[in-house]
Amino acid sequence: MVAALGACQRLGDVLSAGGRTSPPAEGVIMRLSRYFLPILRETPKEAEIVSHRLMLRAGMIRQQSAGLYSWLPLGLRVLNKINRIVREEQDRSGAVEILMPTIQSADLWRESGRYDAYGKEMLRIKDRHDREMLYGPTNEEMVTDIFRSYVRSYKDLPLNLYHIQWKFRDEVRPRFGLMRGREFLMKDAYSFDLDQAGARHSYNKMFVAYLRTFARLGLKAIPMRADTGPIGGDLSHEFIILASTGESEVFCHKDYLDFDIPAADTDFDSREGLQEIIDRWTSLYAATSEMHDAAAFAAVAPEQQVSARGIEVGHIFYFGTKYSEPMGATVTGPDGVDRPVHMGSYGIGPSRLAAAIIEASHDENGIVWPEAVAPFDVAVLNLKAGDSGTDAACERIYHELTAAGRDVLYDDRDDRPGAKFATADLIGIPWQLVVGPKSLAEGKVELKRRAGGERETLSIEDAIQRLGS
RNA sequence: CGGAGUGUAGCGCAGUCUGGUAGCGCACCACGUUCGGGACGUGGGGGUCGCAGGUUCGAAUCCUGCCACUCCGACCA
Repeated sequence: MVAALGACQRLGDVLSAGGRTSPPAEGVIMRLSRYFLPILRETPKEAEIVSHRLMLRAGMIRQQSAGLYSWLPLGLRVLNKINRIVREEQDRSGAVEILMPTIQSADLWRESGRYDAYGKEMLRIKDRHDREMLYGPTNEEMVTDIFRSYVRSYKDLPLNLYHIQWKFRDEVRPRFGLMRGREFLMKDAYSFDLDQAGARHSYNKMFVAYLRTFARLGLKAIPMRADTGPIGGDLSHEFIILASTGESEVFCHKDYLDFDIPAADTDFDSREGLQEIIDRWTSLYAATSEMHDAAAFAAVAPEQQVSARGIEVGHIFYFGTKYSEPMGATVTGPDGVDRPVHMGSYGIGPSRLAAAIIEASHDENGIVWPEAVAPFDVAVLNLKAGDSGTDAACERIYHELTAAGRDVLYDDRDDRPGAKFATADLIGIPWQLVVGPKSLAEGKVELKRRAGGERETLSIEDAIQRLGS
């Protein structure tokens, strides 16, 4: 019984879509010669945009079918690092993680009326009993069902439940690799409040959490007013990052690029404090082409206008009682009256983010990962694998950096230096530590920063000191 | 879903028009020489030519149907 329970817990770890980001077990060395990194020298012809090309070339993903991808080790590490940051910021804002299934019952969606309203993008399937099921494109109905089953009192509000789960939308035309796949990973959060004022506060919490999340991912994401549909109001924003290969046109005020990101110790319970942040972040012009107001944009000083292409990486939305009312998700207020809760939903696409980060950060040699999401922090390149001197130096560096908490990939392959440099550049590891027999004879190694290409020759001790702190 | 393309070895491609023993580069395996920016030589392994019919003595090649994938558009996290 105890053994079985242990097995379940381990299984749970595996299924939780991305806990582990390292370090490897004690004593294990991440040797490239024993790793699974199927890099491609040539670009598969189907890949048009740069993130898709580089993810395929760097051995991060493999397309299995139109819009469906396997995540290979390098890609999975990046995805897990993104997820970890997303989680930390969700948790910080007070949201609580759950995990709902990918397959849902059609009955639930009939309650909200969306089973018929949702088009062919919903993948509809039947189980062996001929019951109608679907692969969830989103989870408003299901989370509302969970909420109504347990929550009765306003005293249990506010509540924000989120999960990170695979979604499926049967796009007519999947394209751009992970940017627009059919299956994609999404962090979706759902807030529950007694009234609209409470819902706005919940919305603001997510707004701040998103600002922090994208900043930590190394991105400049600008919140842009989005269409709220039939609900109306001003409580919907898309978070857009600027990238020349972006899918849509966006327009905004230049100052947004230098706005301060809310601090880690921001008080999420302070309604006034959060509202001030949101007011500031929504004070200037910012819109996607759908919401673009040419006249309003023209009022911005020409030198402060930014007209560019952008990628949507997050979307937050208040939708009132759209689901709580038809589905009977009510709580009793302080006045003893039952009323439907006000809800909002908040999405971030980690799988799309992995691609979006590459769109925003690459050069002609390959990916340039921001340090926070890089699959490894340091690549140790042994230029003469098999040489007792370089082998020993590399292993020492590996162990000391790992002990200092860094993720290290050790290129111990019996290959020529050029191939190692090219591989390290392609997969975008932020720091390359080059250990060759020549400089090692003087006790030196070479440190190269991927982003700027700067190189520096320094002693092993200094290199470890530099990277380990 | 409209329009346009492509399916030949793991990847990139030639061969198809004009039917006659399936090729090239990279990758892979062996040996040797190399070794600070994707080495070179010699030898070797690997392909139901997307699938199914048809025409023909003979089909990667011609005909018919289907499937998959990609690009442009419409649509979308």
